[in-house]
Amino acid sequence: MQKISDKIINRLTLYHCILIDLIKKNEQNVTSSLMAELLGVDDSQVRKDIAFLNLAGGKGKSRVGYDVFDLKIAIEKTLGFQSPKDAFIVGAGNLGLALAKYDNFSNYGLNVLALFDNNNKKVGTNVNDKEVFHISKLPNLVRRLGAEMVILTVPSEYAQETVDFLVASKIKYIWNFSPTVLKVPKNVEVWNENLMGNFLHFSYKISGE
Amino acid sequence: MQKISDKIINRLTLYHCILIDLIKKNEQNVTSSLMAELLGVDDSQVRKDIAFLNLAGGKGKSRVGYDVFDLKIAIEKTLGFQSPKDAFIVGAGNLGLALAKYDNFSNYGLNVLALFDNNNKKVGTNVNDKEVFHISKLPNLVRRLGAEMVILTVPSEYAQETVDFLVASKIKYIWNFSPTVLKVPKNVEVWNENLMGNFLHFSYKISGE
DNA sequence: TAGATTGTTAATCGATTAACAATC
DNA sequence: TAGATTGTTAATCGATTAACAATC
Repeated sequence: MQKISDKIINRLTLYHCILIDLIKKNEQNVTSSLMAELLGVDDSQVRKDIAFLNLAGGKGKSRVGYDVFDLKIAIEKTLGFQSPKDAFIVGAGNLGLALAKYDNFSNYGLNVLALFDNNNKKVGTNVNDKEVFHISKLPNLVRRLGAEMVILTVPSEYAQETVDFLVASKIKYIWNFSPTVLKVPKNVEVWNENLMGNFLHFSYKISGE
Repeated sequence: MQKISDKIINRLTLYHCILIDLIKKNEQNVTSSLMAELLGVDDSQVRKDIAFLNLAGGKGKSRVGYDVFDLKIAIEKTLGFQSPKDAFIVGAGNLGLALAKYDNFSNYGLNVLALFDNNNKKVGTNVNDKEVFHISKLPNLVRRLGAEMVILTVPSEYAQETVDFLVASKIKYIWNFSPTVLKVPKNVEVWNENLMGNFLHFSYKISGE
């Protein structure tokens, strides 16, 4: 299968948001130019992006556009269900809880199995049908459930020591929400959610106006 | 001043992270090839990006590289976090609270003044010295404090109606954390924090290995 | 039919990489 | 000096936009 670039993946997720919105409004179809206008891109680019997908209903219809359900499912298939991943959230603070409630994840093949925290008051509680376990239970559950990914939402001052523990527990992929540069062995992948970087990006964009 | 593209801005924020790390380790200098390797880009591209900056010390030195402090400050100046921005957080759920606690923001010129919610149980509480107000108080506080930016963390089903209210209240910049594409007038800027898009980049990266 | 919309090719634009003289 | 590194130009690559025949 042809490799889809980061830029296209990004736009596909945005089309998906638009489609969810249209479905809520009981719309049946959507045109490339409508989505193009909402995202500020060219309409032929939208059609080109859609050409990467496998539309169950065949093709878009002239004078009508695309079936919103068909398009939504095609995006989910292309992006999300190729290799679904199980993950644990480590850190049941506000950010961890917010992400645990973020139902959208499962549409894209990310299954949050459970949360972990070192605070005994949180252990045993449930968030969105996911249980909070004590962090000491993590190695055991990694073995039992075979999850390899962690969404890391602990305070930054504990991030590195937590990561060392995760690495020792055979976690391979870390989606890091702490504003910290983590040190990990070569066989472990870290993806930094650089919120400040994203803000500065916005900040620069609006200051130029 | 020449407009700097999104891609370059993005890399500049990443160089900035690397520099903070190097300064912590008491390094004096950094070469383009070191940063290039850390970010997986070409070293000539790093040098080209740096050419957009205004280095106080003039230029990089052959055989030595760039002064880390000089480079860090030049990036900060170019990205403009000299001119701090005031913002409100709208939505005092888990994500809003998490961001209110995110002290790092103020280091980068983002001052969160207060939070807003429509839940009366939350009104009057304090988070990190910031008060939670009822959403109906927002127009008044916008006028009094002159804030123009909102960090939007309401559930996606309420995002659009909240945005309509914010627009009517003269908010100009919206940093949107809901997985929704918002409709706004031309004079309002939205920056989507597309978490799913970010996750899918990670997902693609690791599934290609 | 007339007109709106798709799918796709060709043209354009911008970003990345290669190369290398200048520098210290 | 010899060698490492910068700054910058030219070449390459990829992404976006324009254009338009085909369709319903």
